[in-house]
Amino acid sequence: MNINISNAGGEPIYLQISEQIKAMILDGTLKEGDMLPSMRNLAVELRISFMTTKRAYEELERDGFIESYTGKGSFVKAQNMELFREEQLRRIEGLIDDAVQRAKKCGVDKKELREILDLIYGDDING
Amino acid sequence: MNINISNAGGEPIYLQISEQIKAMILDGTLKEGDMLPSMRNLAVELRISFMTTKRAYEELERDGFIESYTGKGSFVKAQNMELFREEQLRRIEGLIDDAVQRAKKCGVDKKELREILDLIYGDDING
DNA sequence: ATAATTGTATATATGGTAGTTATACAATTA
DNA sequence: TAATTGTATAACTACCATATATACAATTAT
Repeated sequence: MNINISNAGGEPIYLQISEQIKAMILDGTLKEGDMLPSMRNLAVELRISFMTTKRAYEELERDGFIESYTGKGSFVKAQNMELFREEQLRRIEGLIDDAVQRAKKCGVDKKELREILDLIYGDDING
Repeated sequence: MNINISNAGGEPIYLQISEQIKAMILDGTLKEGDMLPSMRNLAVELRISFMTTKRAYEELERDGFIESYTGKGSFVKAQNMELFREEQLRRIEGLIDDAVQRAKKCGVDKKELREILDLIYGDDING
């Protein structure tokens, strides 16, 4: 499995792993039902503790990308793109909510927030 | 000086202090030129280290609400409401920028972001 | 059956960061 | 010149995230 981990940048190893696997799933390199390397094998390959690979797989499982079964292994789930998009939307909504609460506190109205949004998003076909 | 600090909730003491003083400045309880209690006196009153009151005052100074002078004391600055608003706007822009970057990554277009914004902001005279 | 392989669960360092504090220093005022 | 004010440096503590070791449970292969 082609995974590169780097100690520079301070990004946790388990996140580097889960993000790279997530990318492979999203771009089709890994497909539904594919078996992932076992936590222990991947750990040996990457020369890290297998508890760290487990942590990475837990992230992927939490986000609905894979499923793991004791004694069998870990497998790519059917990718529910709708679900994925919904999750992303929820995170975006959280950020916007923060911004809106802060805006309301200091009297920034909806119109102004819209202008900020348009400005930051930039030109867009759907603009 | 009427300041209440609570150990519940985990909010740092220095933030509880700076936020309460900030509120007093913004609602007019404290006016331009008013002298704040000395860091040491406030610390005794609140039964905390005066380094913590200093930390609180540093927050206020960093945000442009007060000024401190060695040997003299700390004083409320002329409140530049424009400046305050600008600073709040900058933080809001930061949050919206995060949301927009994430949105672009997963194909959420500007129109959809606008809808989210409108929904979260809710009904508004300027809507 | 039984050994090998796979994932799970609990406990334990380890490192960094945030909050708070103590203590020594500098400037102003009484 | 003593008292009061803010400043600067360092250290202590608590907490959290990361990574690890080790024992356990389920499945598969022999």
